[in-house]
Parts: sequence; structure tokens; C-alpha cells
Amino acid sequence: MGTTTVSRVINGGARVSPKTLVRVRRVIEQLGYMPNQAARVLKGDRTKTIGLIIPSIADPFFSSCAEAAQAVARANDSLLIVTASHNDPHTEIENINILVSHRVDGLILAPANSHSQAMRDLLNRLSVPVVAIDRPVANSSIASVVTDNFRGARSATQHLIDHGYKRIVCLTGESTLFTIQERIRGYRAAVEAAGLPYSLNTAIKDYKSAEYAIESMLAGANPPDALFTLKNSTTTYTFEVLQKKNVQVPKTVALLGFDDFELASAVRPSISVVQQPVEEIGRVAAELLFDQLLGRHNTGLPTRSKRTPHVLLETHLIKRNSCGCTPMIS
Amino acid sequence: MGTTTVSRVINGGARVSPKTLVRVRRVIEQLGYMPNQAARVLKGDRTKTIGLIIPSIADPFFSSCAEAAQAVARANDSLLIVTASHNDPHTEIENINILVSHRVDGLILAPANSHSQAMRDLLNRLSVPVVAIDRPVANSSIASVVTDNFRGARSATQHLIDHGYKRIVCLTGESTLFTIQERIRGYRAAVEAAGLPYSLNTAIKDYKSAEYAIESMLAGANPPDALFTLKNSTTTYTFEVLQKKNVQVPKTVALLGFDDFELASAVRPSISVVQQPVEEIGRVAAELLFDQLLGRHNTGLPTRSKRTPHVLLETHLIKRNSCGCTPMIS
DNA sequence: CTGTTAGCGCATTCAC
DNA sequence: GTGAATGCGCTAACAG
Repeated sequence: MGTTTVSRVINGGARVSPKTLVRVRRVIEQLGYMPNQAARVLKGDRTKTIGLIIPSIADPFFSSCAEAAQAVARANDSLLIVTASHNDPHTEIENINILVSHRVDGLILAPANSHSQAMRDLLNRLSVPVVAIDRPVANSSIASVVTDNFRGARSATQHLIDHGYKRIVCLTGESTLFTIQERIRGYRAAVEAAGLPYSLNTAIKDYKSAEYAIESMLAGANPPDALFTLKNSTTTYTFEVLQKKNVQVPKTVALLGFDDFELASAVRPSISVVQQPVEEIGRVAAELLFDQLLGRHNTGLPTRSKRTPHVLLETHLIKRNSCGCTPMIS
Repeated sequence: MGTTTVSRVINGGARVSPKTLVRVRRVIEQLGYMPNQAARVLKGDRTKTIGLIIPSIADPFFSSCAEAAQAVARANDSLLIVTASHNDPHTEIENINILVSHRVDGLILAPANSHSQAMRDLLNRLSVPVVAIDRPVANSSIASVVTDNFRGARSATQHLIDHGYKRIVCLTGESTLFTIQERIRGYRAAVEAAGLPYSLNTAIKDYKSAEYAIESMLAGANPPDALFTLKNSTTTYTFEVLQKKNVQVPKTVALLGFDDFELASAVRPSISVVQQPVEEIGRVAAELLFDQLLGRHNTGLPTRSKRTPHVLLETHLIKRNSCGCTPMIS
């Protein structure tokens, strides 16, 4: 018995006589033998694992990304390791280190803080390819797959303007996040271009704060006729408040949210939203990563694109009822 | 320079002079050096990784489990690797093999098929501890953390009976799953004990089929006065249909669902549900796994419990409006 | 076709 | 306090 022969059998069985091949295979089967990846890795080969760091596994947005990325990883015979940063820069760096220790072949991450110098340095030092999702890494040459939050928010706001609303208020929380800032920019661009007042409240962090904000506004001198909510939780809190207060939507005040969610079409009125191509983000990011990993660049592109692609994905406005539209389908 | 010294520094720095310690640490920092886990593993130690196999990462139920399990893993200085089986026995076995190849220290999984002989054999051959979640592995000594689906469904049905409903119909899909079967048993036990008719429809797999089923029932000779839906998607499809048909809930027909979901309290009427202790499942499973891993059993228990614990977690009935209750809080 | 050898990076043992 | 030697399981290179 030669270990080499066994090794050959495991790796496809080339240059092994059919007899031994069968024999070895049977023994392997019988013993339930599994090659030790650690040893393979140690030999210097790829680990066939890639890492994904997202704020939370339980967040539907990111878990859908993860699912899509995993599919691509599988297709490339790799394992996806998902860890959660909870948007904490410290935890994030810790996660990067853990994954690097485990010698992942590449890394996808949603940077907790786009501007963290420490993380940028760390990332630049890595010898494996990195792709950022959802948010780019500022001032760096790291590849990224990001939604066009600016245009998405601008055209959504424009849609409200087209409906004739004059006092469109923008509601959100977590305004330090890159994505939220971009959406704010988009909202601002649209209202300013239309000569409408700019009104932003970034203090919505739970049901209570939403209730307080909306109550004051509606009772105020110049109540809004439309609400543009920049993130999922803000949208649902707002919806709940409006419902509880028996505010007519969209009659008294219209509602449009950024980011789609499961029951947006099931509630009454159904909620119009800006939809992000969630799965696509995960899929494209993983594809980009494997492109870098396997050294295949710019396939099919006539122009030699730069080494680090920055993919900007388009959003899609889903017109339901809460904005004032009356689509055919329920 | 001795590699041993460096090794010592990395592993806590015992028996190293303060000077060298500082010096080595600085160089490590400067080089961005990370110990190669593969080599450590090869030395025979634990890999500090555990595997989790769930039907889908994007499923809120399981991703919450995963999040909780990851927290426990971190606390035990380990990495959680999550993979998706899509409820396919073949993919599941493939995933087990991949994780075993990567030498995970333990495994948590939601068995796609509780009765698969092949999987049972494979699992028994493994040298690492295994914990099943959501569904047990039939006829095996594998530890499990499962919700008490039977009692949850029975008491939910009983609650509908207490409300005075006489024709309670049970709706679901995926009736081959262990959890669903248990819930069916619970429903059956309750209606039969009350001398009420047993009526089950397991064909709800999408909005269309829900619409068809509900339409026929309501138009039929003996329409139901309450609907008990056994899984999340069935509940939302049913809710959508009832809403679209302008059926009064709970007046014309009441609704009670198994499994809580994000907007159950936000919709009108708010939907009463049987809530599972989702995070607890993930947490307890991971804790059980590390107990086995670290050889600490039966802590604090006076009676010597058997080696493979089977934890049965209680459900909680959340009374909202759709069942006919009128809770104080919105 | 098959076996022998060497080395991947680390932690452990044992001398110094 | 420190360092040299050893072996974990595997595969690539090289004989037979």
C-alpha cells in the first residue's frame, strides 16, 4: 500500500490501474475515510473556502446575499463561511483576522465603517482578493458591488413629486451608514430640483421614536403629505404608527419606502418601495471574487476595464398603493 | 531567532523574557502575521470550527437560529460555518462530508429527512458530536433540540375551540416534514377531543393554491369559521387571500398561524400565532454541542441524565386579533 | 502503474 | 529562557 496511490485515487484516480482503483475506493467507502483538508491546505493549495462578513445573519437583506453567494461558491467547489460584524468595526476586524487565519481564498464584506483607516490598512495588507458589498471602501482600490442608492432615492422622491405631493418628509435611522447617506443625497437632489422643502429626520430608531416624530409632524403647522422612509425598519414602524393613528394612506399622507420586504404587498394599503437586487449583489460579488481568484478578467469586454471593478446595480421602483398608485395587480 | 519562541509568544507568551516578547510582538504586528490554522489543525488540535446545516440561510427562522448559534460559538472561541441543504437529502449528505473534510469539531443540523437511513449511518460513523435541531433524527441516539410542535398546535387549536369556533380547518404545505406532521397531530388531538370535525388540506404551496382552497371552502356547503395555518408561508398566503376577498377576519373566519413573523403585529387585523423560541433553539443546540465537545455533562443535574439529551422547547401562544381576541396592546 | 522522499507551518518534547 | 528536532496528513517530484 502506497499513500501516493491512495492520494491519486482520491484526486480523480489518474495513472492507477483499474483494479487498485476499485479496491482502494472500496476500502475508503468502508472506512468512511475523508481526506484532511488541513493537510491539503498546508501543502500550499487553496483552501476552497471564502469568507463573507455581514452585519447580521438574521437580516433578510444580507442573508439573501449570503444565500446567493453560497450558490456561486458551491459552483466553484468552495465553502462559504459567513460571520456577523453587527456593524461594529472592532468585531469586523476580528472577523477578518479569524477568516484570514483560516486561510480563506477570498473575502466578501459589507464594511461596517467605510472610512476606517485601520480596516483599509488591514485589507490592503491581505494577500487574498476582497470584494466589498452594499458599501464601498472609501479611497481604496477594493472591488465593490453596490446598489445605486442615490439614483434609487432620487427617482423614488421624484415619483412622489410626480404624484403632486408638496411636503415630502424623509425619515430614517442609522444616518451614519454610507447607504443611508446616499439615499439622503438622492432625496435632497430631487426635492431641491423641484423647489420643494427639504425635511429630514434621522432619529427613527424604534417604534416609539417613529410614533413621536409622526405625531408631532401631523399635529404641526405644516404637516407632510408624503413620507419617504429610507430603511426597512423605519418603513414598518411608520406604517404601524399610521395604521394605529388611523391616518389615511395615501390620502392624508402617502408612504414610500426604500427596500422591499416580504409583506409589503400583503398589507393594506400595499406599500410602494424601492427594491434592491439583493440576490444579484451576493451573486455578482462572489463571481467577481472568483474572477480575481482564478485570474480571469474582463471576459468578453472589448475595453480593458481597470483591475478593480466597481459594480453599481440599479434599483427598481415597485409601485403599489401607498404612494397613491393604483396598480392592476393586487 | 527560534520558531519555538515565536510560537510561545503567540500562545500567550509564557516562559519568554519580557524583552523578546515585546520584540516578537512588534515584528508580528509589523508583518501582519497570522498563524496558519491549517498547520495547527494538522498537529491534531481542534479546528475551532463547528458546522451548521440548515435548509436555507435566507429563511428567517433558521437564520435567527444561526445567529444565536454563532454567538455561542464565538463565546467558545470557535467559528460557525453555515451551509444550506435546501431540504434535499443528497445536498445534505454532501454538506456533511464537506464539513467533515474541513474537520469541524462538531455539527448542528436540521435533518432534511428524519428517516433517511443513509444519513443516520453517516452520522453514526462521525467521530464528532452532532446535535439535531428543529427535527430529531428518528431512531437514533443523536442529541436534539426541538420545539414541542404537538402541544403548541394542540393548545392553539384548543384556543380556537375556546373561542367557540366549530369548523376549524387546518391548512399547510410540505406535509412530509416532521414538524408539520407533529402540528397536524396536535390539531387532530384537539378537534377530536372536542368532538369537532377534522379537516386538513396539505396542498397549500403558493398563493394560487391558497386562493383556490379558500375560495372553494367558503363557497362550499359547510364553510369553516376558523383557519389554522401550520407554517409561515401558508399563513401569509391565507391572509392575503382573505384580505383580497374582503373576508372579515375574525368575524366571518378566524385565523391562527404557527410561527411568528415580523409583520404579524403590524397588519390589520394583527395575526395571532404560535411562537417558537427561535433563538433559544440555536443557542441551546450550540451549548449542547460544546458540552459534548468539552466533556462537561449534566452540570448541576442531580440525576445522571442519559448521554444524549433531547431538549423539547415550549411554544408560546401570542394572542393578537385574528383569532378573535382583543388584547390591550396594539 | 506504483512506491519513496520531502516539506508545507506549527506546537510539543527535550536538551541546553 | 531558549532553540533544535520531530511529526501531524497530504501531494508533487522523482525513481523504480
